[in-house]
Amino acid sequence: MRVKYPSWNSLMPQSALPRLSGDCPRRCLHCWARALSLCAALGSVELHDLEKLGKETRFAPKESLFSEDENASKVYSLTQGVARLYRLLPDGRRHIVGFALPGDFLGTTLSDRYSFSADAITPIVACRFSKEGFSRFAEDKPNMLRRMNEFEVRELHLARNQMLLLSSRSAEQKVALFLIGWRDRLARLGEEPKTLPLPMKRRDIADFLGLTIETVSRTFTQLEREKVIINVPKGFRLLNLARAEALAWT
Amino acid sequence: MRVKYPSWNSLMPQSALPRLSGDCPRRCLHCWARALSLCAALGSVELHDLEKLGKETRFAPKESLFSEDENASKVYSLTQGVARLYRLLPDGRRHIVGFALPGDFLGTTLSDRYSFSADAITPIVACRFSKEGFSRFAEDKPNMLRRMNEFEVRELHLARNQMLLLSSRSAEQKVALFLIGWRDRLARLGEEPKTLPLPMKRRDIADFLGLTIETVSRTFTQLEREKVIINVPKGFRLLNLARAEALAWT
DNA sequence: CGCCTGGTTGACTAATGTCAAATTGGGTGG
DNA sequence: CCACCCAATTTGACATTAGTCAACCAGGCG
Repeated sequence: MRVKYPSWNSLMPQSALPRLSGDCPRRCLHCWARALSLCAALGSVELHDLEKLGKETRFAPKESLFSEDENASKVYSLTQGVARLYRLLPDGRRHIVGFALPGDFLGTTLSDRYSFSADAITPIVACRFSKEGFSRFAEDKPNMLRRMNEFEVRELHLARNQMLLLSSRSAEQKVALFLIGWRDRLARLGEEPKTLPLPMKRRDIADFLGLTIETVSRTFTQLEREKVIINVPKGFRLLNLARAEALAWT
Repeated sequence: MRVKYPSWNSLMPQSALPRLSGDCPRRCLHCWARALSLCAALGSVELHDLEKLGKETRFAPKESLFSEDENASKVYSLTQGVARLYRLLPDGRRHIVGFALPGDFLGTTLSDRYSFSADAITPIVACRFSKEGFSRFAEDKPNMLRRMNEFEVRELHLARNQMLLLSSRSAEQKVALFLIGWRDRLARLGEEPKTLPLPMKRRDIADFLGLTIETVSRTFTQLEREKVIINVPKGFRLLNLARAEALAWT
């Protein structure tokens, strides 16, 4: 018998979204991720204006959205899929800054270069804007600027939680915190699946948590032995949430 | 013979600033930290309006500006001194989120609670605003909102650098990165002293770097043995910057 | 069927945390 | 000005944890 496991296709329904091209005027109005994205700040007139500036773009897994050394000329609003954001270090290591989910806005920079690279983990759909056009659109719209602020503050909050995670003592704590944080982010998207899908590889998790793949792997099996989680294809099921949270904070 | 070492008093001249009370209309115009702070976005009329909303507040070392569990009713623009920003963990550990310097803006939150606690390391001068009043002031001013955005993006950048630091392998690397990062932040304030003042305690540094005080101490002495730094009262002198940067990135 | 990638496991090593004691330095009061 | 005290820091010995290197296993695909 064949069990159906949740997949990223079901979680972020690529098939449910008709492949609309730029000439359809109602594209944004029906956008799956609108309520989650920056665009939620806009009225329908503004939305229509913004729509004309953007172009729906798709990326296959492993394809690059942009990379750290490039000139930062585009910004992206993710509508479907999961991306990994990372920096490569001089010594060859890779640090994963975070994972981007639908609704996330990518490409705001301090300088004229991106501050990290981004590439697709799952298939991705994103609205692409020229940075300049987007800035001009937003610059005199307080509602948009406030929304952008809100997004930055949320990102900052995530980043600080991650700092906390990285400075925590044990590998078990890091992994537990990671699972809980990931679950919470998915919950924000309106998904609270019984089984937590993990589309990223062990390597990504390791580089995100500041551990090695071996330690991540060992920790997962340890949590499994302790009956906190159970491994299913492409993810985990949280068996004992209370215990996971206890581990995360002790 | 008595050597004069740089002190926080010289770096952020408390004495140079007359103690002005709220009734002096020119307070903000002559603010030492204006160019660094959010207020730099404002014209003189707006500046005057904002001035009326704020109140200059002073804090002695160890005094608390606000704490994590409080209702977030105030925001602060730091004009002098150094503050430590931290979160206390359920298990009693303390995580230092960062150090705030003149120009930094504190108190933006996602929820109605502060997301960390803040207290003074050196004597502090800050402009205090009610969060509500400040929000009303800013909400329809695109220049102010853009400036706030810029600040958040910069904070985010700092936070991500810190994430990178925390996930780096060796204690030596962390300490070197910390020293360089601190030097760069002071340089932004227009100070590039030969001797790097460190007003915070070893404990603060340890909690910031995710190390123990013992390891921080050992690492400092190791760097000293390697002639990279030399300990002076209240700080360090960078003897070999190139080597420090090499350590930081390898 | 066998290769290739991703994941797991094991044995050993290196680094940091822990606990405890010694040392330094600044501030206070005589 | 000096002696003393307390807090901060440094140092040492040892334990614990994660990293390293290497082998093995499992699933997907040509």
